[in-house]
Amino acid sequence: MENSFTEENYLKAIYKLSRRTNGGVSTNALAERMDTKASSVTDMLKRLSSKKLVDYQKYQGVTLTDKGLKVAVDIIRKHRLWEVFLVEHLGFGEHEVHDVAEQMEHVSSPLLVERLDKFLNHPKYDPHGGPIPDADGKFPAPTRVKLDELPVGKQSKVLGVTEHSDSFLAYLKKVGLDLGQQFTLIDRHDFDRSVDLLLNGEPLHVSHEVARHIFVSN
Amino acid sequence: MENSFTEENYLKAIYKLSRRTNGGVSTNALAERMDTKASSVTDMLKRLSSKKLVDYQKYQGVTLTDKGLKVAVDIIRKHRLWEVFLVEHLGFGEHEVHDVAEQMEHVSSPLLVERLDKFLNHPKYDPHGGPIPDADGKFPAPTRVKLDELPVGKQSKVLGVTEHSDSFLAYLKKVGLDLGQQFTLIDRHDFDRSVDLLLNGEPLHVSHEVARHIFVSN
DNA sequence: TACATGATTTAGATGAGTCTAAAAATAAAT
DNA sequence: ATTTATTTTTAGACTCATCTAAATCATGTA
Repeated sequence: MENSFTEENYLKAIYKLSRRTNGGVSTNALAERMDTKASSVTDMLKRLSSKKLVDYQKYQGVTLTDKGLKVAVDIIRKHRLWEVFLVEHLGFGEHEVHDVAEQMEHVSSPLLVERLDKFLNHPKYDPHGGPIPDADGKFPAPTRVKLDELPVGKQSKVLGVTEHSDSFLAYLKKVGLDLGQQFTLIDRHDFDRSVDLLLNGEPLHVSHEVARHIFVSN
Repeated sequence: MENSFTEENYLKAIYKLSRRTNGGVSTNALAERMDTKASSVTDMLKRLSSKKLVDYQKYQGVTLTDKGLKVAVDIIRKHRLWEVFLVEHLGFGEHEVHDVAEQMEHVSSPLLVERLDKFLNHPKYDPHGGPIPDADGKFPAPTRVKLDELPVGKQSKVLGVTEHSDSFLAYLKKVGLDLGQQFTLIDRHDFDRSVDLLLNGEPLHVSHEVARHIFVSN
């Protein structure tokens, strides 16, 4: 009945990759994400499949079952709640928390999670802006999202940033990505995850490095 | 360089058993404590020995090396700090925290531990009265200890209890173990860990179940 | 001192998670 | 529609942590 840390990490990775892919996740994509070999992934997918956590047909990629989705979302909930705790109560910097939360997310105690959530005042977003699902696995109404996660074709507007260096802000100003600026996401290039926007009728190319630091509406 | 959870738990168990034994820990004692088989213990001791975490000669029991001691004490530090957090900030009851802390103690991040310690105001005792070692592995000056952990021969006095039921307090009153009462620990019986005290010149036999709920000076 | 008893260790297996190397299936290109 | 390239899976092996069963050591007692 228990899932190992490794299994949980695979489920989380499948969840995150399928967000973007919108469909099945390939063995190779998973291998890269998990920093392991494709053959190891195949082995694990068989195991997860036998535990009914994923739907897996060989050569056809993998998707989460309802059961697997529940586990993945719960891990994400725990990860993000711990990040809030680390930043708001222990004085960690935004960028120091990920690795620690990566460990804490596997602590298994429903009571702990609910009490932590209450202690933190039921936060809706983590320090990076990631939405925190509630105890039932429901995400907050998707009002904001990172530009690098916005679906292609969406019309949207700039809500904020997660990088506050002068050079970054100056760059945004220069290309016209000011707060409140409306735009449409025309295309995303898989090889470097850069995006093409249409902004005041003008095309604009934005690198992934920039896109991932911009919150936009959804 | 990394120790698995299992290795950490063995080190902790060796540490705790050697507190009482005052010397080497036997394979069987360890097997019982770890709820596993003696053969598994032997395997693990070989591994820990090859990592220089324990001194182990076959058939001769095991002791921690300085390196192993450091690891064990650090685990205990983390365990107890998390217990303080759970009780004082998340509203856990004294008796609900152990299993959760058992998991949290393995989260590995020196920065986290130091910030947690600071957040909690450098507590010296956990909710059960267990002393919390500092970052250098030093325990607070041993002013209090559970009666079941007091060395044989010690003169001491009652400082408090961790069990507050009426029946327990009534029992203490009846046998004369009031707050501040002085006594000497005459003997400890290994088979049931009960102890014999000398109190106002009168002998008193106290069961382990009672002794483990009484704080005494040291 | 030799024997019986209990504690401990070895030998051999198993399951989880991983790897490399090789085979098989799919997708792309001519 | 073949061939080529890419992706994915199998086969076999390794480590960690565990087990059972059998062998070995240590010790107390006769």
